[in-house]
Amino acid sequence: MINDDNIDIEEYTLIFKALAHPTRLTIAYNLMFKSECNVNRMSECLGISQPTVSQHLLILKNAKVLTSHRNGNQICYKVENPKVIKILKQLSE
Amino acid sequence: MINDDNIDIEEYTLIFKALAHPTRLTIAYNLMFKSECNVNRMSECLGISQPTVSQHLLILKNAKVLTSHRNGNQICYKVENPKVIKILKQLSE
DNA sequence: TATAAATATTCTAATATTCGAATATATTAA
DNA sequence: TTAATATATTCGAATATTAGAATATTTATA
Repeated sequence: MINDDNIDIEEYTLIFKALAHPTRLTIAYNLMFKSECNVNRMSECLGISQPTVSQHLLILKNAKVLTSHRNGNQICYKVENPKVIKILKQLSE
Repeated sequence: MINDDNIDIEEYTLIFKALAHPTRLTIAYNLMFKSECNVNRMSECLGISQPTVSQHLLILKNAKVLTSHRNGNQICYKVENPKVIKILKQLSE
């Protein structure tokens, strides 16, 4: 087996690591199909504390799975990375 | 955000967890495009001890990322899971 | 059967991840 | 400016992951 790096293993490892948790995969998957951005609502719907959700969101941001921007009082999280979008799309096809 | 489980979060979490390691992602990705099945060669090429490679292969098998069958003296590992194939294909497209 | 080759398992120390409690920061509105 | 709301950060205990050394198992062949 030859490890010819025609893909960026480290980059995808980071992405998969970010998606490799039920809470984070749920967040990312749902953000793909709904334009939801309220951290507190995520916290309520997932039944997980707000600080914990924020930590998961940070991991997703660091892996470039999510982007964020402030919208008034709230932070809006989105899936914009085309590599991530391609992966997440496969899950329901 | 509503968590309408139209995908199996646990199943994909397991898959992503398996792929979320540089060694395992390299193995899975390469097995997609080459029909390589020799554990010792993987060990040599990756520069990782054979027991460690075997442990990674077990994780990949448990996540149903890889299948295996004996071929004489050796064990042949393959990517056959269509869900995994769809995901891995996206990485180089 | 005995030996070699290929692969798997067990064990353990080092490191990483996970969660929520407590707290901090940032923004909006009174 | 103050209070309320939304989000982020820090910390520590519990748990999980990682790697390789040592060993075991399985198969092929002499």
